[in-house]
Amino acid sequence: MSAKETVEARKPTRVTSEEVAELAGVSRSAVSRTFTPGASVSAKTRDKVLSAASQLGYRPNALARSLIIRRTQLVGLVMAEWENPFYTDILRQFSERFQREGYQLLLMTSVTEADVDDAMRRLLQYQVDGLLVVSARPSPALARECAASNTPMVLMNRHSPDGMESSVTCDNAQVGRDIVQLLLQRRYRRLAIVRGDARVLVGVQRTSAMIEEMAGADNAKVVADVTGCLGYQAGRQAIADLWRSPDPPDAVVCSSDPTALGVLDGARLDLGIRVPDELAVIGLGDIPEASWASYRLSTVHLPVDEMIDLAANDLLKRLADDSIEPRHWVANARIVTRESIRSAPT
Amino acid sequence: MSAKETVEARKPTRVTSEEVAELAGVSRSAVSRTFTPGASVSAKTRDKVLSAASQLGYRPNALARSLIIRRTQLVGLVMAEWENPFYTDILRQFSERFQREGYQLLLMTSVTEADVDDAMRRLLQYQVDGLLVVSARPSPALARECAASNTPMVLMNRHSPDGMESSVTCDNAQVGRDIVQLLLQRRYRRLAIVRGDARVLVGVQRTSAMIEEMAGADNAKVVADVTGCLGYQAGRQAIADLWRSPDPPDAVVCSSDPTALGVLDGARLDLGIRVPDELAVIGLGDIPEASWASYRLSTVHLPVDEMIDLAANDLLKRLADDSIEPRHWVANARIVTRESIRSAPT
DNA sequence: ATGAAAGCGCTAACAA
DNA sequence: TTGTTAGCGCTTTCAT
Repeated sequence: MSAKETVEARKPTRVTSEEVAELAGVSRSAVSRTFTPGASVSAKTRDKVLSAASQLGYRPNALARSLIIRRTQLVGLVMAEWENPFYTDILRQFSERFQREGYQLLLMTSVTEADVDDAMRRLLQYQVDGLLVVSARPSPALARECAASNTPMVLMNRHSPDGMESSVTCDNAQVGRDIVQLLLQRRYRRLAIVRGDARVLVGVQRTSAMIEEMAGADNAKVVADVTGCLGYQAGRQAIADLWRSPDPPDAVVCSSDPTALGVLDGARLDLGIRVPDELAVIGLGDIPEASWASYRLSTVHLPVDEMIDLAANDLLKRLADDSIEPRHWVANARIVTRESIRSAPT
Repeated sequence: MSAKETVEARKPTRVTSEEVAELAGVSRSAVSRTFTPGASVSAKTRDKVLSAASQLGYRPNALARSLIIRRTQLVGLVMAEWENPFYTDILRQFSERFQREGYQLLLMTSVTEADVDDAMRRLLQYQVDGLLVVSARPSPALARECAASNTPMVLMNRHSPDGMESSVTCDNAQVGRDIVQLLLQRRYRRLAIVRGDARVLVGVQRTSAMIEEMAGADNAKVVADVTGCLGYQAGRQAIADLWRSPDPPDAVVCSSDPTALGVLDGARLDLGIRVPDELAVIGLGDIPEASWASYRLSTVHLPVDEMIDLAANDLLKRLADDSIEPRHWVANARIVTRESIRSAPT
């Protein structure tokens, strides 16, 4: 009898309903029933089971349970764009909401949009009841598989053309048109657009809308459409380049607030440009910093909370009733005007 | 034969290994083996299985598998303090790292430290292989249960006195002492401490260390220890109050960068205080904004990346080998001096 | 290398 | 209300 023998015992098998049943002097079904809300058990049996359970430290195995009832109470969340300043809210709010409704979030990161499919496949192996995909879209083939296996899915920040998934976006084109109208009204005429990855759909939509809207105005033009420019440092550099160009802008519209704040600091502190007299700056997102005393940035307030609500509600509904069809939701953004643009002419 | 009958079919049962086996003309064991890395299958069988599988769109059920092999490849992450500006990095980096190592993160939010136990219990029902707890600590009873069931756990930002869990913290007291020495050397003498919740351990440690260190200096004193003050707006208000007080500070040390930036804006823009001549401001965190041209804030750079690495490595090691004992890790923070304090006297 | 059989921990008919 | 029985989809001895 050497001490070695005990080393064998690695993962001590957690306590099962069998053991609880035995200690309580009842059947496994009785144990199962006491832990199933709304099942019929007599108060006496329930008490016996409960005391035996707490005595042994019993905790029902959710995996075994899910195998039977064919529901995991698991929702997969694929996060593609961690640069998005809102992923943080998105994550927190989804987490709190679904938790409150009795679901757990299974989190997957996908660095590029390409490995979204991989991430989703991994989630599907864990039999998630539903899927939340932020700033990305699965391949049509995978989307079809999900639809076929009746796994509801909602896309955030992406539209689903085939309508097999629900999706939540905001009205980017309208925002683009509104910004242009605002700038024209405030007597700005030479617009520079500064955005990140040229392929990001929301950027494309907003940009086209702005270009189109400018085309309809007199003496006004888009002097630059800079892509690949995202974040504070990039913005600060971008305004330096733009200001030196043959056709400098009198208004810069950025695809993110940090970029816009960089433009603002670059303009005022590095180049001595007077904002908003010589230059207007507009951001996107309305992050807290935008309203700080040093900046007072005009920007687009995205309806993040509303989008999250729309997405969560849609998924929860379809989780509860799979006869509900997926649909497309659009939330409304709104422009917040602060001191980085001139006030309205009287 | 009414159309009604088909409505019955709700969750279409996903394809099982049984069906794959049948189509491939082999046994279920063969299917299982082709999907188990390192199992012995002939190339011929493997091919038959693989083609049948892709034909049917077969995906092994991770739940059923976990039930047998007693490993889920699931790691539970409990996030208690979403105010922490780093939870964002923490989440992303943990997610990427564990994903790379073949684990999935099961995310749980706990609003208060009180429901950490609830969150953990829910995670345990899903048979997570390990636990990551950020800015919170489970009750001793629950910690004991985890230890007993051999579920490794690591605490971030909290120390585990009983040593049943691993923990990762940074040397808060040392940072406090360093800050005081720096301020004294730069000829500041009247220190105000501004922090959030008075009960947060790291704040307590740093504050005591600062008070103690100040006590050992001549003509120097702590003029205020403001608690319940967190974030930009709170900071901006706090400096207004402090400046009006009978004993105004010449240096303010904040428990977060946003707070410090609020103090900075309040001091310079609202009150016309000259920084750093009349007032020094020091933050905590070294968020990107701290280095922006409008602020140039001196702050404490927390070793977030290092802490994340320490935590992830510890957990992964203990996941792979449960004979490894939990331990306590300490990472080193460092002060970043920018223009919000005077330069060193010559 | 392969298949048959046993079972992981649980729930859901079905009888009693 | 209760226990008995039959699986959920998978892996794993154990023979062959």
